[in-house]
Amino acid sequence: MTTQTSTPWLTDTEQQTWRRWLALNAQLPALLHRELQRDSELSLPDFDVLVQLTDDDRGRVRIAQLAEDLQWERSRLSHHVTRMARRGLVEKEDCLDDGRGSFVVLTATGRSAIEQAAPAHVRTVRRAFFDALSDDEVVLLGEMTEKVLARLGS
Amino acid sequence: MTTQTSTPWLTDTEQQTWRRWLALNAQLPALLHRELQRDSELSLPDFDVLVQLTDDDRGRVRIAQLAEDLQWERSRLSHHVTRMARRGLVEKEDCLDDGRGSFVVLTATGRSAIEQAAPAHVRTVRRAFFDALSDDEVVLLGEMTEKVLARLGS
DNA sequence: CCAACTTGCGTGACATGTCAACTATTCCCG
DNA sequence: CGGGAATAGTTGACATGTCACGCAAGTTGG
Repeated sequence: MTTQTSTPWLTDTEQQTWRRWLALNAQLPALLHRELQRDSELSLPDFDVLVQLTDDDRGRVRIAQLAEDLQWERSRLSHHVTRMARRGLVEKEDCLDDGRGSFVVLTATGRSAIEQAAPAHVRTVRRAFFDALSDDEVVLLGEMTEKVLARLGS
Repeated sequence: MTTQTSTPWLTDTEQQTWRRWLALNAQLPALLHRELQRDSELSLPDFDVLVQLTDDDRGRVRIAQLAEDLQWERSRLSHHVTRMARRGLVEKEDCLDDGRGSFVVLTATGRSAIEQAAPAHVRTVRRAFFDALSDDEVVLLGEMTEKVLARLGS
């Protein structure tokens, strides 16, 4: 445990950055979730699903594609879509090209729900996150996250 | 939806940074969790609890304090500690000063588990995160996260 | 063709997290 | 003191996420 070669521990600076990163990663989503729930019937995962659906012109995305976009496990998405369908936010629709496949489709209710919720949500993101950073910092942060993400891909 | 005043949407740069931030926040913990599980019997939450306990000299922390440190809900911690106790990683101990309170105490098994798991975990953090960033960037990132965290506090 | 394999998705059992209510102490203040 | 409010922690019902498996439809090589 005392050999440095076998356990390359973090420097003080790294440790501090790492702890803050973790803290932020816990607190920021928690805040977004609370505020969403407070003024809409949506959870943060609900919101994420709906965002992906509204990204498509017809509000209609294949399950596998959606899972890929969200980086969710298939079964998680399957369960979640089932629950959202029960609440009328989305519907499932068979895929004609591929008998196995199916689409998740945004309903009018779902579209209305996200259109109602989005403005306040964006305001929260701005207030809690971007307002704390300068324009330069936002750019830098974008570059850093990109580099780390690229590394994760391999 | 077309009025800019009512919905202050994000700029392209902000949106890109935000999406990457979200992606990273999903993928990085997922990776850490997978690798932890692969070569230790610990989950990421288990690990986080054990880290807090090893931070204390006697490996002995009050439940409320632990919840505060981890930024967890009390009941979550209570459930989790119960499960960890069942696996022999920790024990509960009554607090003499305050009849209501109790301590979570690290067992020999728990200490051994985290000592075994930590080196590989740190290596993963370094490889996946810090190796992608320069020293300057690490410092900058620390400053940014600090500013955002400070904002969340209010 | 057709048997083996792959792919897209669902399901059920279980692990984990949340919320509201509860018990048992301790605190505070008349 | 004594009684109400606050605090520490637990509990149970429920929501959510994971894992292993199943099944049906598609694909591929002989």
